[in-house]
Amino acid sequence: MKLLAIDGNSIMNRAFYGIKMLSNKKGVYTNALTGFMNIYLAVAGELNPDGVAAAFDLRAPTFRHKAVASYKANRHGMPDELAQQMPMIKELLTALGAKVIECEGYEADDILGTLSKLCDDEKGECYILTGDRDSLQLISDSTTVLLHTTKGTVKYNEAKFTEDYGIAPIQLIDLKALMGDSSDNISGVKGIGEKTATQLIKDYHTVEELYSALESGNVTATKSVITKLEAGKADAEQSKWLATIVKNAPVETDISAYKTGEADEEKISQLLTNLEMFKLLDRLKIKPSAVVETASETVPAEKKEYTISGEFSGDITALEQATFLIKDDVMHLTSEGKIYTVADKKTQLDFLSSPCKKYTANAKPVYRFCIENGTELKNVAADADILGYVLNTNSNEYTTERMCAEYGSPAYEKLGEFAEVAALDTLIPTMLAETEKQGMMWLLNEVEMPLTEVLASMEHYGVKVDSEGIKTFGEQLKIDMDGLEQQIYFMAGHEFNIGSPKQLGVVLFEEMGLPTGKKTKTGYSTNAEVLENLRDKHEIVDAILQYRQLSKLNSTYVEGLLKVIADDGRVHSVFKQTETRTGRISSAEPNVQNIPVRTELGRNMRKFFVADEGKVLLDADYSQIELRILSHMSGDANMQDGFNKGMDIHTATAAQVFDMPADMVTSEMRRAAKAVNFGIVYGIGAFSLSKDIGVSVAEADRYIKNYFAKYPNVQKFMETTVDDAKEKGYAVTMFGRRRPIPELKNSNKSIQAFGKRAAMNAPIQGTAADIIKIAMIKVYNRLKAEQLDARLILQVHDELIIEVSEADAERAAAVLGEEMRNAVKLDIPLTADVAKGKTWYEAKD
DNA sequence: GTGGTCACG
DNA sequence: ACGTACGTGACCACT
Repeated sequence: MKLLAIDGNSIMNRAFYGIKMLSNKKGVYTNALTGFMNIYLAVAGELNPDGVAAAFDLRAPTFRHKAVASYKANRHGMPDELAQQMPMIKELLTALGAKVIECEGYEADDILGTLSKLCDDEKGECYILTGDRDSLQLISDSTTVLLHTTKGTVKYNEAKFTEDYGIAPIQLIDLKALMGDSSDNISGVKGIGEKTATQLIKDYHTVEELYSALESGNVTATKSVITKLEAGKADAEQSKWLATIVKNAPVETDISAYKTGEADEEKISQLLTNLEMFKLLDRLKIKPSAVVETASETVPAEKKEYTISGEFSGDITALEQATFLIKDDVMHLTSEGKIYTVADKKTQLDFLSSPCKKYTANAKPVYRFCIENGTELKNVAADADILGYVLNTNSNEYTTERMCAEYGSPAYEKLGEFAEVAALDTLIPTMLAETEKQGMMWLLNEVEMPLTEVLASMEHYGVKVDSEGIKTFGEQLKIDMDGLEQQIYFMAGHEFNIGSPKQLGVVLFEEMGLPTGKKTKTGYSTNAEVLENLRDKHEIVDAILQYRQLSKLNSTYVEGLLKVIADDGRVHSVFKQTETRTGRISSAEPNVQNIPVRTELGRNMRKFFVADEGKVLLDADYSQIELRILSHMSGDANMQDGFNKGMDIHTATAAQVFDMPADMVTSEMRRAAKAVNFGIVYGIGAFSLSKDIGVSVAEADRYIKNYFAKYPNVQKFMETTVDDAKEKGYAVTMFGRRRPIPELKNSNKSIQAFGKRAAMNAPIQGTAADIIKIAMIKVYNRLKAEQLDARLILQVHDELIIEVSEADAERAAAVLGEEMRNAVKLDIPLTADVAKGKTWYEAKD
């Protein structure tokens, strides 16, 4: 019998603190569960035990059976987020066929000790999985400890223990009796530390032998040690008693009772589905459960029967409604309870361009497929990916399987390869109903759904880049980098990898002795902010900063961009519609939303984003859209007044905060006011503001107070926004988009503070995202309706870029400006200025 | 795979 | 006592 005995509390603790906070959309924490199962599955997989027993403390904080009142004083109660997960892990382990053991009055340790003894007596093998070194005293011929630490799991048998500690495992008790253990409130002998204690135990083996030697005057040690030992005899004895793990807990003594039982798959499936732990389900090879407990929150799907009907025959354009999916060039389609295969490309395209009302998942590639084949995807009424995103922007993946589990759609696995399209067909109406219930139909139908086509078109056309220009620019960067590199090596006195923060830290702070700034988890921080402060301390700092800038430009932009140029000489970025928490679009491969602009050197990159021959680029960006939104949503008359008068908002704010006429505002004051405006949008703190503008925290705090005094409705808005989000669990934009913020319910103060800032920011950033999306759709539709030779090609959050033939440039520019300004009607005007140029660089003014 | 750094709005 | 402004993506070094 090979028994795996787990210290449940210890492993849960390790898991909890080892993995960042994870919580599902109901705000239930699952990080310790995830971590525990990762550790457990790895160990059990390797060990392949016959039985598994998990021991838990019955209560936390624990009352020891041998407790004297003071011993539990130092034990912190565990945080709520962890405590919540304890019953769940027990339930899960039980369902997996493991034994969960708890004994009134005994700690998990003691249960493990008892199991270890049981294996000794009954000729079993015991493997103790724990994160706590205390248990090492249990090591014996038949007991091995698997010690889990941040570095991995280490297997401790007698040999390994003696190698590491130089004593026998059982002597660990004597060692602790002398040196104590603050985490367990074991005092030990006052004044005796690890070194002395280890030597004494090596020489005298046990506490008892040590003291009898002491009495007969046979101890060789310094006088002070002998005095301390004499004074601490009672402490040593009591400490030894406390350090000893007992082996007589009242647990089942028939070893065969611990054999692993049958796993209850249905129970596991139900549990993990509710916890939204789909990765784990997958690892256990168990299907998600169809029924979700929160049925009251979702509308139950109707049961549907599907029959597999082979290759589609007949007139596919005559279908009125259908759900389809394309995988590996094959389309599966279901309509009126029948599932068909459509292998022929022409038939697929006929269907896609027909007026049939369509449901699908991930329509964007299908739009692109149609464009590439000279047709148009028509009448997509719902897209499961988009629905999943609208219903929960916090999720990382919107697979059909996962959403079926989440929104309670039945009949997934029965139909083999046709399953997914059938699942989608029942899933989508459920998700639509939920969207309706949450008041997001307008957002879905008027914003997100039509946007997919716009993004597909932008991806399809892409933007032309001047690869020769980029290469030449890169050559120059490399020459400059080589020069800087030599200078840096010379000043440092040797070569090293400048790109390694670790090596750089050693050179700057240890070898050259420069004062250290902030620290990171792993060492010295060498970021730009720290280096900036060291600029006048040594010439090398400036060289490093310059080197960093060039290196970034070269690797990320020059080399990165060259890698992704397609055969048509253009880059086709992927615009992701279901990525961000706030509703923004993101861009990747390449990211066209972070092309340099703030420094002149970097800005040069934009000269290589060019219009095709005979065409020009039009660029328009919203001015201060987030602050305008804030003034609208908060209804703050004072702030709106500034916008209505067409004032520069930062100057207007400075005039308010510093209480003077606008024409008296200095550039320094405007700079400070600008920082405050930004800070407000991000959920301000005096500390960060002070750092940003270089004033004292008290001064920064005064600015903020003054700001809120002048814009009282802004303050009210922020407060009610946070309160609402706390109550409802999510923040909302003007157009009803929700962002769940489970952090607001966290008991950790800094996580909660983060939740508050996110709650203040999400409605503003999210509304801005909604508005530009609306503008994009309007611009796209008008360019099309007016048959202009113009294409929307890029979006950078508050900026749109069009490529247009020179002949149509004037009209397209008018369309772009008008549609952006009139995308929505607010209490204050939206402004957007259009500029024109052959390159992106020229088209920005 | 993670952390540090830095590019953008 | 602790951390310290919102949202992204790419690259490098290092484990």
